[in-house]
Amino acid sequence: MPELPEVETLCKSMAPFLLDQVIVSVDVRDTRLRWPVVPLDFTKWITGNRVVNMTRRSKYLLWQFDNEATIIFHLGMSGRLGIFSDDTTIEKHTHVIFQLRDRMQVRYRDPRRFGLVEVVPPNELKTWFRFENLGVEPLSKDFGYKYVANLLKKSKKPIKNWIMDAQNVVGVGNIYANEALFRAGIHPTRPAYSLKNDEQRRLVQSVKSVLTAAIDKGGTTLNDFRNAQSEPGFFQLDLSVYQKEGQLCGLCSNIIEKIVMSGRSTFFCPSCQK
DNA sequence: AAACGCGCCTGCGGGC
DNA sequence: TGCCCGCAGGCGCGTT
Repeated sequence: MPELPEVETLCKSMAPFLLDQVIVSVDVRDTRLRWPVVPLDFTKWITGNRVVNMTRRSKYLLWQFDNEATIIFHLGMSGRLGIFSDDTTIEKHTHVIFQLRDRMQVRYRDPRRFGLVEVVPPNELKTWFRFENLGVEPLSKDFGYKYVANLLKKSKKPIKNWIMDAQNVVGVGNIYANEALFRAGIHPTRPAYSLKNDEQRRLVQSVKSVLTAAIDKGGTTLNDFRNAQSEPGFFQLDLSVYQKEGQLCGLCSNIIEKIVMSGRSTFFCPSCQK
């Protein structure tokens, strides 16, 4: 599912429910995710502890505990986290179940198993290896014109690949890369170094605006994204180019095209994006 | 060193 | 109806 707006939506919808709750036990039903889940880590650091903070970094969701331990989640392509009563049917591909008080549970489900559920021991979060090479947060002031200009000039990558590279800026996946470039009026195959000053500014602004708009709509639900309450998002209704090959551009009425870049479907308006 | 392609998985929709 | 194929929102790693 998940790019930044979806993880942010999940975080916002889950935090009010889970904050201050104690994890009574953790049931790892299948350890086979992208990296193996380690059941003993939950026994050692999580069981009996209370969630005191919930945040997002890049496309990771973080639960921080009163003992300074953290659980980090990545949803991969098909991961979901949802709140359930423990008497409801456990869906297929539910790999980890967090038991709470009052017969409530948080369930991690991930059919394709590209995701991650990992315990960071107390006080190691700041130096945790998964965050070592991450670039700036796109909605922070760090992601600004100066930062982008300095990096773009050093890169020969197509601009679409550049904004999807988490070493530059995190959280932008295929959907929002396509949509941001449409908003900026920039063709996805343009080499990063070739962007003019005004295009660099529009790129920064467009990445911020499309992510913010998607968060406001609760994310994009194409197939299976759901928030903590299993509700869909609605930004799919506001997409301009993604999966709209052959349809008319909303700005100029030319036909939206599809190409493949690095194996990913890429949609753009050949008239609006130069 | 940077950039690309592959592979990890399952499910779904379209074409025949 | 059922089978086969292509495709899917991510990301780390190996190769060039």
